Amino acid sequence: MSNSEAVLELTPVNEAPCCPPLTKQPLTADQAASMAPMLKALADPVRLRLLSLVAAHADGEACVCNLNDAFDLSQPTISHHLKVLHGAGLLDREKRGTWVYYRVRSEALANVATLLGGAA
Amino acid sequence: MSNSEAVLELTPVNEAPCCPPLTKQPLTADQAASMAPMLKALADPVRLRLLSLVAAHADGEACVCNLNDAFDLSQPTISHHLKVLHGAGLLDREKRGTWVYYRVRSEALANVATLLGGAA
DNA sequence: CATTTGGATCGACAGCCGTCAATATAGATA
DNA sequence: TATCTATATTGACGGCTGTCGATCCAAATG
Repeated sequence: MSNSEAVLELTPVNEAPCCPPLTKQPLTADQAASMAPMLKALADPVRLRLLSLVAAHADGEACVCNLNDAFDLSQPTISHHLKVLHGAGLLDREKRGTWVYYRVRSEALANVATLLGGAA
Repeated sequence: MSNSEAVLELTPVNEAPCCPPLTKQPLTADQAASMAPMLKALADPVRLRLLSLVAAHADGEACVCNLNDAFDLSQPTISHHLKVLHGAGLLDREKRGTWVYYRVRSEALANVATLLGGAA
């Protein structure tokens, strides 16, 4: 399994600007289907806090080691939630030396906000 | 922002403005717990479309009879999704005569957008 | 009253989700 | 090489969720 390389990242994930505010005109089934997974990733209190911790962290990035301590959850559980956020395109992941750093993909977040909020 | 839009409101329902943008400072566990249910309600393609259909409808309200036809789902399923949106505080429900009308609770939606988006 | 109609509720089922302990992997260090 | 440390993966478990058919309720109408 070890793909001796490249395990390091290049997250693709659909980055369509997608979707005007949902109050403007009815979403198509496709638009809804493309946005729901991102909202699903956000729809958990632990993941909301994780995202917030990363976003509000100095330099806009945070090491997993910093994140684990903020919760009363096991390390695998935090790792799982980070994977979900990463998979949804909301977090970027970078390994530097021993540690792994996450960073908020702010365009993705802004996309969701626009969908719900109207303005930006 | 302490002014209230009071004219429209009589409903209790904890409507805390809640939560500055999550990019500004780390959410507390309580803040995250209070926002997650709303995001959970939004995190489904059918519910996203339902909300959008209601919001984009003339007069800002829509009758269930209009909504059922937009989906290939059973009437109980649509009813269930509307209940979820209503329970999350995203839709208002009003029965007039034979029909039931739903209306978007735009402050609730704006709250979520602010949480994610930063600006308003 | 009985009938019809719009909508909600109930009960069941399959699939997904959050969590954990155990284990694996990759770097760094000795 | 062996070993420690930081994260990720695996496998399992209970609980939640989306969907349906069947049923119930309430309002309108005969």
